[in-house]
Amino acid sequence: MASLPFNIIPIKLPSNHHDVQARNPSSTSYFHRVSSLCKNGEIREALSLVTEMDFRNLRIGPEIFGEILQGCVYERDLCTGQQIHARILKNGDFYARNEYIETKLVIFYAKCDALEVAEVLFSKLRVRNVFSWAAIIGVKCRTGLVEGALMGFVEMLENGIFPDNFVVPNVCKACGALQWSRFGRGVHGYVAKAGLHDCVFVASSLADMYGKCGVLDDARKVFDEIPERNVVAWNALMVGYVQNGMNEEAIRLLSDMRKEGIEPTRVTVSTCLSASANMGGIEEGKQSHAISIVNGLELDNILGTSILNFYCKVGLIEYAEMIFDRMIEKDVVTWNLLISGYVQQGLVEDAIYMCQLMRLENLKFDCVTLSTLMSVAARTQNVKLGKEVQCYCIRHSFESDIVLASTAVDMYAKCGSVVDAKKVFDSTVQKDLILWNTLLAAYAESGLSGEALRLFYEMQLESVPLNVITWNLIILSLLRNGQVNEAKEMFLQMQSSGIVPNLISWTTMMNGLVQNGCSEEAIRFLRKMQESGLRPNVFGITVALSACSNLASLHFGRSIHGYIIRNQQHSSSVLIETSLVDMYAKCGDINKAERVFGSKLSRELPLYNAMISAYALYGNVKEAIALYRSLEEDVSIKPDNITITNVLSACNHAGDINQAIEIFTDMVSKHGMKPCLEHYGLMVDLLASAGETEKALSLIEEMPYKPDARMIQSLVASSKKQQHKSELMDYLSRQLLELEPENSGNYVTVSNAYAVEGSWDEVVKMREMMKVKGLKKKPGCSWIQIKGEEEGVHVFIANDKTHLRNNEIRRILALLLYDMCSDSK
DNA sequence: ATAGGGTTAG
Repeated sequence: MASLPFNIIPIKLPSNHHDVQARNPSSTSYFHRVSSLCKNGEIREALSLVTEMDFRNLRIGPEIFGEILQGCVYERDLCTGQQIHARILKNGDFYARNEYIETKLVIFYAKCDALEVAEVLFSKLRVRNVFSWAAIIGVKCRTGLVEGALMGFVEMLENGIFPDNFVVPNVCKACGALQWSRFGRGVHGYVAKAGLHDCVFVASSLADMYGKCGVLDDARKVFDEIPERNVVAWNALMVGYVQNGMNEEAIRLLSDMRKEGIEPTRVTVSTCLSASANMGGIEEGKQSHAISIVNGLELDNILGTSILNFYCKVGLIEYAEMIFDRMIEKDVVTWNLLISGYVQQGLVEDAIYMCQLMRLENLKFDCVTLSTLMSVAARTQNVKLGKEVQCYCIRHSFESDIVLASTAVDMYAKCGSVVDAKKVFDSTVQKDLILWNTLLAAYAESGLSGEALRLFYEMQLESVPLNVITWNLIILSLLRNGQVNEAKEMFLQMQSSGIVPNLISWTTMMNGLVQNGCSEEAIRFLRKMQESGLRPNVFGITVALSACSNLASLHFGRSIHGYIIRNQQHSSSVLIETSLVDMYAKCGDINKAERVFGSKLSRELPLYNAMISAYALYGNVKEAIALYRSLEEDVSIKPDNITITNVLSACNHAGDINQAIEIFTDMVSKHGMKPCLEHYGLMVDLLASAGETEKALSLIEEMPYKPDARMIQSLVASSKKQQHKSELMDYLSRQLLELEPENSGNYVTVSNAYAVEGSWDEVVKMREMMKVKGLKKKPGCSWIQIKGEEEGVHVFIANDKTHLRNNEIRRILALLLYDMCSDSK
């Protein structure tokens, strides 16, 4: 200690000297006390100290206000901060025009997300330093004005202020949000130049930015070069992987980081859970759940909902329920997740019950709850529920919610009320593309191509930008209405308007062509689609295979089978295996159908059904029944209506009445099934063709359905057996067409029957009659022209959805082709 | 006596 220029007589301090000091403290000690109170978040106490200073006439300098403002920043206490701001203004320019205080105020308002005030104060600053710039860029980022944040960054550089490692993370975040990878790359360049790349904050936000922009290679590169990676860096990369569908990589990252001894956080576990949910990885998700328990991570709302979301997505609804019950703070999100989990599992009743419970807990439905409920109404075709939801929306001012408007349009469309769908559409003031497309989808699904086209032109008049979905829907509407040429024209127009057809576009065209009897063209479209670099999905392949069946083209069928084998991703799909069995059978190669069926270890019902149907086609009743019996012995599979239809039609083709009766009675007694109209129809057919007209009649009387035209046709046929064939056909056709003169399907049936007879004049006559009557062929019911190998063999067949008569035609055709196949061997 | 930052669920 330096010696003093004079002597001080040491005085004895009183025992309560601390109190004395408290009663007579200096400005400095006040400053320290204010400072420490503020750091502990006790701002009101700090404020009362300032009042005390005022009483004592002590000088209250700007640094005191600075400290308290800093406390308000920590606490995000807007109200107290505003009071301080007022005092500063009252104290005059010495305080209010102090650079430190001015900057601090900008930071304070920015931190409290009061963007407008912060901007006004910022604009009045005489000196803008790196701190105020960082505050402004930060608040713009947080409030979603990301473009503004980037503008700020640029302006800051232009003004010669160099962004530091506190500014860059926000700039990266803005680039990521906008997916401006090129801007981001520029920032990366600045980081390298400014030597900020070693900062873990900067590096992990760069990795995050690249991840958000979908440039995962660069995200990885940045991540790998971080000298000391913390858990946030790992999390950022992991999130990037998950957001780009690279779920496996994300899971691998979890084990890598654990190997390096980095403890996962709630963010880590949450991210892994969504990766697991996305890839349907039950084990991975359960592991993540276990890690959260082992690491003692607090089951907060976010982690809880992640776990809940995972169990809902993978269909483990009981686990989801357990998590839900154990969560303490349940918010709307929690409830929404479980509710939509129920809906995904088809547990509609539970979903509705949960909604009621949610209301009892005094939680309000939000737009997610309401759109889930609306989709329940659509799925169950429950207009009453849909209307209730819509009323709730109106009462709670959700009318302007564009997402809900779209789900309401969809709901009415699915419930068959296009008019109400249009009403919702019209009443929505601000229409977006999704809303337009939803109404367009309603028209397209019902084949209302006229309405669809009108809407399509209206969209162009209102300059709504059309996307690929719009074009796909307009094409679908045309195809559903049988306007093949118009659809092809639209397909070309779409491309010339600069929209590249996607997988759905091609598949829609292919399916529509097949449905409208243009199978050859459908195959050509498949080829063109592959040339454009797209691979067909499971549905596309089944469509292509049904085209082969319609064309009876073993050649095309085999080449598609080859494609399936080469692209192994589809080879295990039951849908495709089923289509393959069906295709080989219909193309005349029952042996190959059997081989495809036999090569599968796990057999599922559709596959059995297809094989039984194939046997039926060939009249191989023994094999069909044997397969049916072996299915009955397998406890894991239960026959369905289609199985019974297929076995019965096998009996039908073989005229095996006893077997048919046995199966018919078994289905009720053994399996507790209820025969459908089609089953009765087959039985009537069998009885009638065996000359048992009386029995057939009594079966019709005892069945719980109205008889259809076909049953009458069978009965008529059985009683007119002796007549000349063509006379019979004339008779039948009159009967059939008189019974349901407006049913276009009947015309197809009759015309196909004539086709089998080879009476081409009659086929043409039928078509003309339809034209005169203004009847249109229904979707899914069509003539398909088959060109046989022999000259002059033209057979018209219709597809499965029309009448059973088609199977008979198919059978003849299949046998014909089978003979041809055997000949060529 | 003086300032601030990145990641997560529907």
